[in-house]
Amino acid sequence: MEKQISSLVINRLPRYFRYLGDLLSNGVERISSKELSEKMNVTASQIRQDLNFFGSFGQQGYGYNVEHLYNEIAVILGIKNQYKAILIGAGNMGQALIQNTTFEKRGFKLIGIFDNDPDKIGKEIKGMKILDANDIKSFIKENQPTMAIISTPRTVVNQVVKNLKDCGIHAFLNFSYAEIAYDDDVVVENIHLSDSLMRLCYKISARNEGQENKI
Amino acid sequence: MEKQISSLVINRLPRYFRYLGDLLSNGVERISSKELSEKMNVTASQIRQDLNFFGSFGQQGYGYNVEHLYNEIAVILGIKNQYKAILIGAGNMGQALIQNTTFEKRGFKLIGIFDNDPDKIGKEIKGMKILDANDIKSFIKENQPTMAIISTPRTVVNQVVKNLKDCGIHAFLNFSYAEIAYDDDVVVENIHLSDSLMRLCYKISARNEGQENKI
DNA sequence: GGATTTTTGTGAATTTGTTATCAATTTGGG
DNA sequence: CCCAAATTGATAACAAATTCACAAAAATCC
Repeated sequence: MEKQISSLVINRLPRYFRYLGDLLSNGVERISSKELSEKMNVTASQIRQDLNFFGSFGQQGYGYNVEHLYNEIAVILGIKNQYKAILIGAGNMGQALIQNTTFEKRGFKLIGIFDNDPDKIGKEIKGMKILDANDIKSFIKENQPTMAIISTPRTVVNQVVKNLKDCGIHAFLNFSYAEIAYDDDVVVENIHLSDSLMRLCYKISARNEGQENKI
Repeated sequence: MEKQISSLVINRLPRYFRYLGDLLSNGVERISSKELSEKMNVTASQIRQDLNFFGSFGQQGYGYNVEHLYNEIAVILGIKNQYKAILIGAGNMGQALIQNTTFEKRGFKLIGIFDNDPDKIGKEIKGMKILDANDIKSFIKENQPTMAIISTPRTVVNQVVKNLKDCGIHAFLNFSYAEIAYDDDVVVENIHLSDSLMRLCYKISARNEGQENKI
């Protein structure tokens, strides 16, 4: 049985990848785990450990070739894929995401946008017409998307997700306030703005207390 | 010296908090760590441990009073504060965030929006005029915001952040593609869409491999 | 081309985080 | 009002993640 890769490692890889991309654009050819670790605010050891889950990409005395490592991480993450995605709920957040230039470079291709607001249906975003949410089922049958971006009001999230699961979708990018109940058959990535705000709020508050103590 | 609280705990609290809020709206009065753990997909032990970092909020044989626990977590996270925030970069993403209804309920109050695009300056969002990015410095001096939401193009992030730091801002909600270099004096919370997409992509790819092996 | 420096990959040590256990306490039913 | 069931909080056991340490290999310098 294969060694299970920790999600903590998977969380860090995209950061490394982004930075390597920057280096690549700047024409940097090689980098050591030490240099990389300084930029990433982790230890050099950790970077080496993280990478060694997947293979040996460096060379003693030299470090890592930026382009090679960049490509290897791309393979690990699978972002050369173009998984078909649909957006459910064409509100501010959903629209902002799909306008984001990285969207199509990070493993996905948007093939449909759905909403149930008659004022929105028929309008165009990024050259794509917003479709009626009632037609999702037939659309999925015909176009076989892999992933759905959930960007609906919290009240309908669970019903929407249930319907999508029934249609065979098992990957979700959840932008909604609600938690998606998952079993092992489904993969979910959450972006909870609300949680991020609370965490930041905690950090500010904790920092302030620290400051007071320092006086 | 006080025991340092792990960031993993802080990451989980907002989830508990959101769910407790739902329970509260539904008139649920009490909940046990066991019930809560089933909804949150963690162990009951972990919930009790997480909470016991901060105090004893439950009662043997009874469980936790939903309203009490909700309020205690609100205090821990500090979201009763109304830290003043400014938005730098009024693009899709930044606008979507501040339109989000939870924004003003999670510890922050937006007091200014800045952009350097002449077409945007002067326009209104949420009853607030978009201001000229050149006036940030004097605005900060006058209004003393605590936090800045960074939603600018990646190319200018580091310069923008440096300037804001020089003006005394030490809390950032980073929506940009770039990494913000931080020292101990600054608190940062990142929302990297690009990373979330890559993580989801990995999970889908890993799941598919698992499926193949199962045949 | 040999000596010195750099740097990886790996196994072991350490630290951190999670889960299990259980005494103490409260609830709730008869 | 007593007994069984439920449930916390604390501590102990266990598991996972991170850091350390170093041999082996490559690069660089003179």
